[in-house]
Amino acid sequence: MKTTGEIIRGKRQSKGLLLRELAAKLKVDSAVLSKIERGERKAKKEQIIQIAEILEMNKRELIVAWLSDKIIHQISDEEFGNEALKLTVQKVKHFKNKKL
Amino acid sequence: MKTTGEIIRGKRQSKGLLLRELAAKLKVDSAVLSKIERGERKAKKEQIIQIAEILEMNKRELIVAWLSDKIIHQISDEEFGNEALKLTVQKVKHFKNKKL
DNA sequence: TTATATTTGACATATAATGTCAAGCCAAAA
DNA sequence: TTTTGGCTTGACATTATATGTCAAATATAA
Repeated sequence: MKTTGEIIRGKRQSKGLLLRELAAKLKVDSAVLSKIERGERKAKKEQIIQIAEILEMNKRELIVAWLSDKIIHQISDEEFGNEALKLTVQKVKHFKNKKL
Repeated sequence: MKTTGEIIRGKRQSKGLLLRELAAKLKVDSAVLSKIERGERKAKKEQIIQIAEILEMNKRELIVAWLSDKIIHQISDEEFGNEALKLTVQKVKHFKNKKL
């Protein structure tokens, strides 16, 4: 089970792209992409979409991984993070059809 | 299944406290608390803890509800929010013992 | 050593969250 | 009907967090 950054780095390398080359396509400094790939920072959604396009990956999969990372980041240093996650799942089921 | 704001408002009223009285104890303007109770804004964690203490509620329960609201806010307007939530649950199970 | 790729940390800028204020709304008492 | 009390609303200010840039440090291979 890989982090979003690991997925990106793996795919970038398998495509033979340098970090700075991908960074240039995203119009950000290499430092930013370096940090994203190593999980030190989160990418913006637009960047995730661009990365998926550039690296020809499944867009949905990458977005899901990225969103999940964001959720984890939000609960990871919370004492009751697990409970909150469970409650959230229940709420989502309960309000399946309505907007939250 | 109530939102955090609804829980707070219900408890505050059952305690016979005015909105502005609770707001004063929290050291914020009534406008802020009004918005928190109606779900227009999120409270800060410290405020949630204070509210639980002032209203003599179960702290864990309120924090869990509040955290869950934050998660929902993060995924609610995301096309793949549900999938991300599911993936997150899996990840949490998988990395049960490690820090994320 | 030199060259190339990446990483690191300090700092700058942009975006989002939180707070304040004044005015408006509404229901009930006067 | 006017007034009062409690809450709400929206514009704006402040603060915190996220994102970006740069230059220097590191690492590795030629």
